[in-house]
Amino acid sequence: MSETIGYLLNDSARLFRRAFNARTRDTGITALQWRMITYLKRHEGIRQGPLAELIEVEPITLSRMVDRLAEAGLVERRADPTDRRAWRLYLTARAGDMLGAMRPIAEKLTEEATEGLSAAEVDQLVALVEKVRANLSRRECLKETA
Amino acid sequence: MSETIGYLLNDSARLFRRAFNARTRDTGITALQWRMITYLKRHEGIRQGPLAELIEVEPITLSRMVDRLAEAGLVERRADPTDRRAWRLYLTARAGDMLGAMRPIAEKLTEEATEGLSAAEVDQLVALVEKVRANLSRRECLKETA
DNA sequence: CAGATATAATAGCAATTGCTACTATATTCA
DNA sequence: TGAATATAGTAGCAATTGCTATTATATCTG
Repeated sequence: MSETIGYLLNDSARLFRRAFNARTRDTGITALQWRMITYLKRHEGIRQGPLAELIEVEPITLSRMVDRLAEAGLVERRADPTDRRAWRLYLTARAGDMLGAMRPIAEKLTEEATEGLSAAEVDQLVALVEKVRANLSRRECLKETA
Repeated sequence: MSETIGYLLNDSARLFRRAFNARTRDTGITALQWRMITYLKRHEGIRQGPLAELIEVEPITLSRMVDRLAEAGLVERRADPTDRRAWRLYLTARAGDMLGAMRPIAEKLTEEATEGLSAAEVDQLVALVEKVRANLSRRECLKETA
């Protein structure tokens, strides 16, 4: 968050989001909703609490986001078979279609972002960022489901 | 925003923010305010519009954030000498003190995040992320002031 | 098992955010 | 120059967010 890596990572991630949002603005989905959907894609069956943690909003906020996205037919709440207090979240087929349509956009953006880097450099970048991520998430004892 | 770099960068940046926020929660400053202050530190004299762009909020939202932070004595609006419609933003001495106090926290966090990486790897990581950032910001023709 | 405590999610209300319209100033160009 | 257009920032109102308390269920302890 000072000079250094933290700042750099945040800044690059922001530019990524910005470029991505610019290309998906006409979907009627907000940036935060996209964020939620992409995380949900990677963690299908996750509960609301952990997903709220992932996208950095309060549980009650996520609860309402799910209300709206469920109403829009993109997300589905299913009862947790092992805990009757909890919901498990799933993307609908419609959300899958949307994500599919986004795929080429994401791929093109990735290409642009890594322009001028060799394949080896890209691999190295991924490996290094993954290490950083592992370092940070280890200490945080963040429990993700599924 | 799909598999790949974009997702990884966002995810790591999020963990960074999370860890940082956990350590600064008692300052009474929100995460978004921190974000604004750290960007402002790097762009002193910036106008409201471009800063809003940087922290990804609408201009009116930034306007109100500045209202509150100015009232809290952390940020100062000075008239732009060349454009009477615009304000230029500066951090106060008090904000400088706060940032100073955060420095060790940020440094320690950076160390933890790069644990297990050699100095050379850290350099390489920085260099590669900087390239990505340059790629992304070039295309976006983002004009920053000062 | 029963009571105490913890956890997942949600409701009410106050604060924050953003869409739209608006004011003030700057720039463009006929 | 001066009218037309663009830009920096702000106000009103509707929507979103989050703090605090609450309900329902789970887990822990004796």
